[in-house]
Amino acid sequence: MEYDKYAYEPFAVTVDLAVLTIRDGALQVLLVERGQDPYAGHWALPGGFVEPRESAETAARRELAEETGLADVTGLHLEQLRTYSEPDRDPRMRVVSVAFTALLPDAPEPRAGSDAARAGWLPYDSAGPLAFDHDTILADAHERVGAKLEYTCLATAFCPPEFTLGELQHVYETVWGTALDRPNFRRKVLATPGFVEAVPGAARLTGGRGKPAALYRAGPATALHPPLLRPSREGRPA
Amino acid sequence: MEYDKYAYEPFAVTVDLAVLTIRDGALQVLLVERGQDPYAGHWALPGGFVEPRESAETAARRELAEETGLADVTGLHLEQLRTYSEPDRDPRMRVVSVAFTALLPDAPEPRAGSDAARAGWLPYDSAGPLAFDHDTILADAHERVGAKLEYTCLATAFCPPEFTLGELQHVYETVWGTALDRPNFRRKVLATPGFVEAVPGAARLTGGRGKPAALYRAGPATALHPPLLRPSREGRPA
DNA sequence: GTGTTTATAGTCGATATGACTATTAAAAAG
DNA sequence: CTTTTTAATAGTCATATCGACTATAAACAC
Repeated sequence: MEYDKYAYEPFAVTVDLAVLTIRDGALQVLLVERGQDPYAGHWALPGGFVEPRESAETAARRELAEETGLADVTGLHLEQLRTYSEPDRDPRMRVVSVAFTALLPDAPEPRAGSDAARAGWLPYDSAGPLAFDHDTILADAHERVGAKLEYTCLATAFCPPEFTLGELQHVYETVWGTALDRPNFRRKVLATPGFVEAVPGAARLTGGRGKPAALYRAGPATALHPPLLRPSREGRPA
Repeated sequence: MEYDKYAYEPFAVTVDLAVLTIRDGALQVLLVERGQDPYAGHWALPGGFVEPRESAETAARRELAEETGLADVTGLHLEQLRTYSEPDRDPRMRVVSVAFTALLPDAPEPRAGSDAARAGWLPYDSAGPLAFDHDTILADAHERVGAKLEYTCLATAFCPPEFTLGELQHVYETVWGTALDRPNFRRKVLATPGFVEAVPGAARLTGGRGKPAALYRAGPATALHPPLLRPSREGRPA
């Protein structure tokens, strides 16, 4: 394309983050409360402007560090979701937003940034309605994560460095909202080379009732072949 | 996020299109030849600025119509790929580009637009090196389309309204670059409800050698359950 | 006719899956 | 300290699906 000076029109470019984690057995999302209009008092996804010399990915990781207060966000799963560009998605001005999805294993209490009244984790199911088009972004993020659990090893991104197969299964059940058969889930995960690897001699004795579970680490594999499909529901969106 | 006047920085926002089709038995991509620097004489993906009152999706569909010369692009498959925002991806100025993938069944000769020296279809394998980061965008589009063939009914987007199963199979083989077993492919497609539906009493007699093939139309299904997986190659990207 | 090409039908073993039952090891209840 | 409860793990079995085949059918070239 060519740069016709008559066609050039400046846009503001921002990033919005759908930061997901599993807390208290539920899927939760990091939200900030808006301090001013529009949508003052509403919850919104954290985000901010892309700075002149950074990419959207860099901006997203910077915002993620700022909003979660985590010192090290280098290892976290951060993935571009899609870009939202409806002309009136922000009533004040033309803003194009590149949305990202981030997955966290543990859930530190966020600190409120300078531009947000409050910040905190809210259960996904009771998160709406959010400011702007953030309900749509959040729903898209949920759908994307649910789909990627099927054919990638992404579920370990929700887990701490060492985890039990029960915890891993809980990730699937929480994101998909369905129960899975435990022996079958085990069989599938262990039959996939590189999905998880056993931590030698270790067993989780922490607090839980029942037989202690063996501990596993995330393996080197990234894809799941064949995939681990959600219990069939018809007409699933493409 | 808040609109701090010190943080606000204008960007140019464009769309880039990876328009794919199958011509002469090969995967081909619509390219335009740049008429001026930078990259004068290089091939590039078609694209252009997002106008002040349109979304990126609207801009992409407008550009698609302009570049292909097709009167009706409403039915064509157009899908957001991802957004490319590296600060120096365009040497002249800060440009954030929302990339789209479009799939065409037939391949009209494109007309050169006002801002391109030439436009035409080039085989995917001999398309590079392209201007800017368009090699990356094109490779991402190819990977995305290949992956979506596995678990969606997207392949029909490459086919005319009525097609044979051999033509449909050829779509898979061309995009994936692998041969498929014909009886097994038939069985899989016909066993998936809503993927294709037979055109009653019709058979393609056009020119081809061998037994005439039955004609099919795209069915109402969008997802493929279970998926039609590529012949296994290890370490497929997520 | 013969041979070639492509479409279509069907077979068979290997593998994966869904729905189960059984056993084991720990904590909690009594 | 024995029983109950809870959760992890092992294993079974029928079915569905897949990959690799073979076989037949319908067109054209010669």
